[in-house]
Amino acid sequence: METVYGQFCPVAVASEIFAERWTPIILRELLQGSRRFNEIHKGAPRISKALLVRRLRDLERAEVIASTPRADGRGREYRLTPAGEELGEIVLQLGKWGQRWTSRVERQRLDAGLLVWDMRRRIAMERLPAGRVVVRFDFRGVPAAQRHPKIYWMLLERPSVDLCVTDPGLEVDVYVNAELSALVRVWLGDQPLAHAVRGGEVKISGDPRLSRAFPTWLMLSPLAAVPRPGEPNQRRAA
Amino acid sequence: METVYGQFCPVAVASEIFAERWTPIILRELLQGSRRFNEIHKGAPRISKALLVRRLRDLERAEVIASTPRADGRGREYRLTPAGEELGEIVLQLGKWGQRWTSRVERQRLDAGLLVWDMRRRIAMERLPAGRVVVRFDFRGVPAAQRHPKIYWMLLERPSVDLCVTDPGLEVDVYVNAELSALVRVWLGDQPLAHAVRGGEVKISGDPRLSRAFPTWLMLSPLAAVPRPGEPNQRRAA
DNA sequence: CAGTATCCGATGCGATACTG
DNA sequence: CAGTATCGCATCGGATACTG
Repeated sequence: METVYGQFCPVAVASEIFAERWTPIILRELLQGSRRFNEIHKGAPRISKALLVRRLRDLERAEVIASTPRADGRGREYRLTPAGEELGEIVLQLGKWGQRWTSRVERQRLDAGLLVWDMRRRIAMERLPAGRVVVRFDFRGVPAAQRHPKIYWMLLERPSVDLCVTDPGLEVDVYVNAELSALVRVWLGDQPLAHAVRGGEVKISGDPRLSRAFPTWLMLSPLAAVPRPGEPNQRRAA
Repeated sequence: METVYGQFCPVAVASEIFAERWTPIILRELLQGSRRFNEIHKGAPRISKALLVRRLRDLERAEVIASTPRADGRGREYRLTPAGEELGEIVLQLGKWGQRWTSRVERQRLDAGLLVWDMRRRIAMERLPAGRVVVRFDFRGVPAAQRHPKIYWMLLERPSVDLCVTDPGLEVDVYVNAELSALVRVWLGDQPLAHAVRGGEVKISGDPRLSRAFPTWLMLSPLAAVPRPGEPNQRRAA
């Protein structure tokens, strides 16, 4: 390992591993349960594949992650080692810090694809009705610079959640029409969903029963409940 | 702020601030009480001044640190904001992680100058005798690549500790002759001082009474007491 | 002491294309 | 799907010199 800082201080040695470009993001993905290369890549789409490979190898040499070839022979499976799990706590703390002390909804950060990719992991399965529910998201206010899709289909069917960016040809049960920035604020706990609905920034329509139930399935970001600096008490967990 | 990751996720936003080259090291220095430009620089001698200035400005824009012009008109005084203090906890955690999961005494990391600069902050003032005590450090095993001095004088005189790299011309009370790697291991809690002395890696001589007392003045690194992975219980704080 | 200013070279990294 | 391989450039940052 090429030493960047030339210091024996444990902070310096740890920083050489952790404080590299994209590394905290990659760890975040692993922490949230991603195991496969392209799964990790979907959570960090702006990293080039070559660089992602390199970071994964670096983390493996540092014994923060370990990988094994998959049974089906297609690629490897990545997971955190015990050391990596402990680094994960730091990732979490960093997230809490970001939640408390930074603003996060500048236009350049808004990304509908990442939002639905995140939401997919935060569906309260046990509250879903039996059978399949199809939710279609239409985003307004997506930064023009982005070539990303503005429409996403989320297929909820216990015990899995699938995402599509092309029409799967299924009947849609719930339509969510949302100003992207508003739904991100809701997601991060900066604004109650009901508030955004009242203001017209988010509209939920379709099957009446399922539409009413939808907000109860969608848990918010795990960081939504982090108390902000001014707040005397913490909020209820989402 | 140019967004690197293009993500609204608080981990990403925080990483753009924290996970930059040298930034954790700079925060560590501020956390340990450095307030002035050159003081910070001494704790991170391999950073160029231009880059240090830039990082300090970046951190100030992120409201992690704040600076005010000094009363004497010479430069500014830097300190952590409340947000910065909370980031400091993450720096500490990162140090604990490094202490637990990394090895730190490869030759390229060994730096006598940084060691004495660190030790200076960890002298138990209240245990010092009245009057001035002069300790001279002679290091063996300093990596040849380094042009750094191998001899340091530490002037202990309540309530301050001064360092010299040139002979201050004072009578020396305590001589410490040490293999650099061994003293670093002692400093980081990897080896008891008594052990290194018995092994001949560290020799303490000079005034008998003061030499015997010296190890009781020198506290170890704040991270020395961090329990290692295998250990069932934590050690006593140093 | 605490910075600016300028230069210039390495390398980090994205873009793109290719592969078993 | 999970990578390799190659190219090319931008930017990061080190070195050096200068300043109030």
